[in-house]
Amino acid sequence: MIDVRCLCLGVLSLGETTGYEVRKRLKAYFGPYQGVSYGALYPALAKLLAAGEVVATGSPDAQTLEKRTYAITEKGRESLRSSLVQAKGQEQVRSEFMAAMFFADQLEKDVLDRLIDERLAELRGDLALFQGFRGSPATEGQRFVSRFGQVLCRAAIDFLQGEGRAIVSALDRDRQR
Amino acid sequence: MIDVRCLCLGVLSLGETTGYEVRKRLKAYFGPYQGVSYGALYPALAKLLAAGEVVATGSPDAQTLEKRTYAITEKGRESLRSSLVQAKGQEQVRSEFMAAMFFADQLEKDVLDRLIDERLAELRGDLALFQGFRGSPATEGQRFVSRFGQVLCRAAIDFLQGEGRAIVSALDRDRQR
DNA sequence: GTTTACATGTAAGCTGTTACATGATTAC
DNA sequence: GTAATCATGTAACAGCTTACATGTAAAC
Repeated sequence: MIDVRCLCLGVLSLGETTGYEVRKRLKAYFGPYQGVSYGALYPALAKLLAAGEVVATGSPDAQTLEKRTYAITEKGRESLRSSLVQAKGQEQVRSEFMAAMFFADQLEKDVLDRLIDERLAELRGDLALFQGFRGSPATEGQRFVSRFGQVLCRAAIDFLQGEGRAIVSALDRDRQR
Repeated sequence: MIDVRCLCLGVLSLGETTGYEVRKRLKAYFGPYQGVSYGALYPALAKLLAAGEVVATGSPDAQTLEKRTYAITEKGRESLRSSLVQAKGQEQVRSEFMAAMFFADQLEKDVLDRLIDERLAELRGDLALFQGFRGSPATEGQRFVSRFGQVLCRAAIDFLQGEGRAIVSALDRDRQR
């Protein structure tokens, strides 16, 4: 399974950095496809540290909140590899948007338009993000995710601007009668 | 927020049925975009029952595991509407596939091919599911989700079969040298 | 007759989010 | 000097999954 620990190892496999940066890079790399909160991140890093899969600068037992740099170890690389090999081609999606739109008939047109606008705004943000590291894809894997992300964002944007909006308008026209 | 409770109300707003059926319909309606386990479903229905948002056949306090039919109440419809209106156009995705592919450079070609094959199999299943209720879209909302789902599945399948596979092949060729 | 699908529910536990507490450094 | 961003971490809690326990009805 790909969990927070594994994602941290993945980011650190591309270079050592701070916990704060790990989260930022995760966002930059995967956009909407993976996200972590600090409440998940730091405990995960602590476990990795205890397991010897990463090492960190700074005193290991200090409570001083000093800045620490984490680096992956050989053991961590092995652990990452074994997680990646076991990964399944699965995806878990939880879409508020799809759920709400499914019940479109129970909602007013302005609510539906707002939902589509919000979704479009998110998608445009994601698209920009994926285009962002198009110029500097350090690895082929990064290029793959960047390209795939762009393709999916564009398909979604096109649908919502065209057919999606049209379905909503048609629904509203029907209701006027 | 669209949670399990809200999804149950949504399904029941289209007709009364059993808990078991609610889960099946959820899968049929949303495919990969929403999913619930029984461990989440039945407690949610129990809460809805306690809140008077649904009513059920069968004795309310029986431990006999008898078959029960749930139906939404007027209060439930109001609750559903207010949840839907508050919904945001957001999506939470957790993609094992994207995460693993991002680190493609650390994986062998056969692992990458297997990942793509698995993803394609899932996508084809999802596509069939969305096409499935194309013939009988009871509401415009259902049609919207069905059409959007088809568009996104097709875009993903096309990418993986073409450019996606090509990136992996190119990566492998580079490694041979 | 026996397997498969239908059907309801509980309990333990994992994972992650939200909110909080704290402080350093940089930019304006 | 002060606002924003960088930076680390904890604690309470929510939510869901997995596994379990139990039984019926239909199909073959």
